[in-house]
Amino acid sequence: MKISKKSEYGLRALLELTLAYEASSFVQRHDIAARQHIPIEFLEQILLALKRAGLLASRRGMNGGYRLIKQPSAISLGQVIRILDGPLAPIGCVSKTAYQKCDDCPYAGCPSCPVQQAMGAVRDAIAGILDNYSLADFAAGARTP
Amino acid sequence: MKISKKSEYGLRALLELTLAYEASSFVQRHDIAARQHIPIEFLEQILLALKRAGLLASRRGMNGGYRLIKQPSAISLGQVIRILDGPLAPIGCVSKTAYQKCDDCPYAGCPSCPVQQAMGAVRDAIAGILDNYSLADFAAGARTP
DNA sequence: CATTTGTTGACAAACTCACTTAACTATCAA
DNA sequence: TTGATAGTTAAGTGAGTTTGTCAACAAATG
Repeated sequence: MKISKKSEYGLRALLELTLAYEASSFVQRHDIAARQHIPIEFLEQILLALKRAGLLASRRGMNGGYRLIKQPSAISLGQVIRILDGPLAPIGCVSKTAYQKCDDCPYAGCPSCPVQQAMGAVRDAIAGILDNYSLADFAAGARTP
Repeated sequence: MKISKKSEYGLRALLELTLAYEASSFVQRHDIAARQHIPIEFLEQILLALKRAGLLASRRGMNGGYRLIKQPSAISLGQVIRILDGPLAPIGCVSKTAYQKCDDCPYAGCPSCPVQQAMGAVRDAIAGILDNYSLADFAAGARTP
């Protein structure tokens, strides 16, 4: 049930960008990497994925960097983790954003599958939290590192 | 946030053993594998882990097999998944059964770490469901495959 | 004893994770 | 235009995990 380092780094990077959102200034990958202790080349891939997903804008050249292009209150942790790690559901057959039929389960497709009942509840709980937890909430707790 | 095939197979195997619990008869790995479409050698490893964890007993020779040694209502899905997949927490620093300090996070150890706040809530939600969901509940939904 | 079954341990292909390298392209300042 | 800065992209890599297989052995049953 773990999330990947990719998602963890992504959230920590977005934390930096959220804190800089008011000033609407660009933050360079270099600074993010230094403040959050993230390997810079790996961070690039992450920022790029978030950019392609429409959460960030970037600018090259001097004073370039990355910037949020949505309000922090309009981005949920659920969105971010889905972008970087894929679906939240513990198993494909209960995913709402990326459903996949089980192939080998004797209950396949049957709504009374016990695995689906249990894991469906877990999925709803996870999504219920992460989809209602915005970057603004996320950054709110975070003063004085 | 996925669970492994190992856990999924483990739960499906325990489903079979739960259904046979009333009769207190031994179920052979062969039958479990056939009914649940689980590779038999892989299933063995799983049953063995569950046996070492004290959930199952086994008997050799004719009419041998595996059997639950606790009431299905006394075994939670959370226990099973922890045995087969490790801690439920999405990240080590919020695990209650296997806490691990983050090494590279700038908030390491600080209770106001935003990652800990968010992921702690997720952990509690997952554990709240899986630790209160017994094998008896699990099997209850499951008739007529 | 013969048969059935469980136990152990080694092994391995396939895949994923967590990065790294290196060659690009775009922007800005001088 | 030139050079420095900074983001973009594709590809590769080493370590580790997942998902199994295989073979030999040990124990119980009839």
